[in-house]
Amino acid sequence: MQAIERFAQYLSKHGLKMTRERRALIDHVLSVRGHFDVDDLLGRLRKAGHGVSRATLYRNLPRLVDSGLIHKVEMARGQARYELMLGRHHHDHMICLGCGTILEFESPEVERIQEVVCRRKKFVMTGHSHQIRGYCESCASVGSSPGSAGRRR
Amino acid sequence: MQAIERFAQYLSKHGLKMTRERRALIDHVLSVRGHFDVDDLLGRLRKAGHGVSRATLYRNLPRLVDSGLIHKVEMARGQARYELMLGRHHHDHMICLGCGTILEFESPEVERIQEVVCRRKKFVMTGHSHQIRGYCESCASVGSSPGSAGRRR
DNA sequence: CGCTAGTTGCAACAGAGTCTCAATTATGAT
DNA sequence: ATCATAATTGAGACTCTGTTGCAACTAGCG
Ligand SMILES: [Mn+2]
Ligand SMILES: [Mn+2]
Ligand SMILES: [Zn+2]
Ligand SMILES: [Zn+2]
Repeated sequence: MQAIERFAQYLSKHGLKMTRERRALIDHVLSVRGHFDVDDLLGRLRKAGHGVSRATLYRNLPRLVDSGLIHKVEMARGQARYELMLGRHHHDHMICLGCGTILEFESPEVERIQEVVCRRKKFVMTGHSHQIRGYCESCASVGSSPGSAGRRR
Repeated sequence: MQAIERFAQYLSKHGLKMTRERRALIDHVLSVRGHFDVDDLLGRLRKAGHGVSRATLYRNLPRLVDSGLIHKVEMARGQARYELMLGRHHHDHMICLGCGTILEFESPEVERIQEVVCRRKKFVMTGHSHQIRGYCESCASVGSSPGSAGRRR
């Protein structure tokens, strides 16, 4: 539960309050594994009897991101997903166009090259977003025209 | 004007027709330099007296992408931009959060690493999207809290 | 306990893109 | 040149994400 502590600290440090809703939010975020989107989360909260509004979610997720507890993953077409970052470190994603599966990858080398590129262009990097699109092993093997496997995304 | 030829070929190869609207579209796309979004393009077309509807633009830009004439650049928050790829090769982008400037970078090394990562995960890559966010030289120098330069994006 | 700034829910709104449908048109065949 | 037909178009309704204004609430401090 030190994550909750951490968020509490973040809040007070910014003059924000630990409300019932934020508590519910963080509770649920901590219990999700994998990548989730706002509606996933809303569903979970509703199901658990916590009436948190969509607006409140949208207002607070950036806070969780800012506090470092979760990361935002920008998918194509403006879809956003989030994931818990407790103890994990930065990585990027491969997204299957067939079934929506998300694989993760990590490359210190790419990260380093980004730094170099930025230095060269005198650009101050604050973040980046790097996704590989394509087909996962099972979707690729089904047939090169991504036909049948899994739910489409 | 061989670009138009190329697109014509693409069309007939796919059982599609070379309409007045598509001709206007491609004409204007060829004349833009830099990165443009759908409304830019719509504006240009309107100003030139070509009444091409938004729907038609949205329906045809993917065709131009598919034919290889232009590339789509997915910005954050669902904003899409396009750019002519005539004779250029693939590159990725750095986007200034202060003024919206887009810088380009190119890294064969990153491209190679992507291949390796995909091979390792047996993922068949069809594309990728890689943006670095931050502040360009002039925005960064204005002050670390990105205050004053240029139009915000 | 009581104040006050921060928070919430709701519903209206905004931006980007998709879809339906009737009317139009490009193109291959006669 | 004329026809038949499938593709295309414009308009507007619609969807999906996310944002915002506002009145009612509430956490947190004294
Ligand atoms: Mn991840
Ligand atoms: Mn570019
Ligand atoms: Zn898959
Ligand atoms: Zn800038």
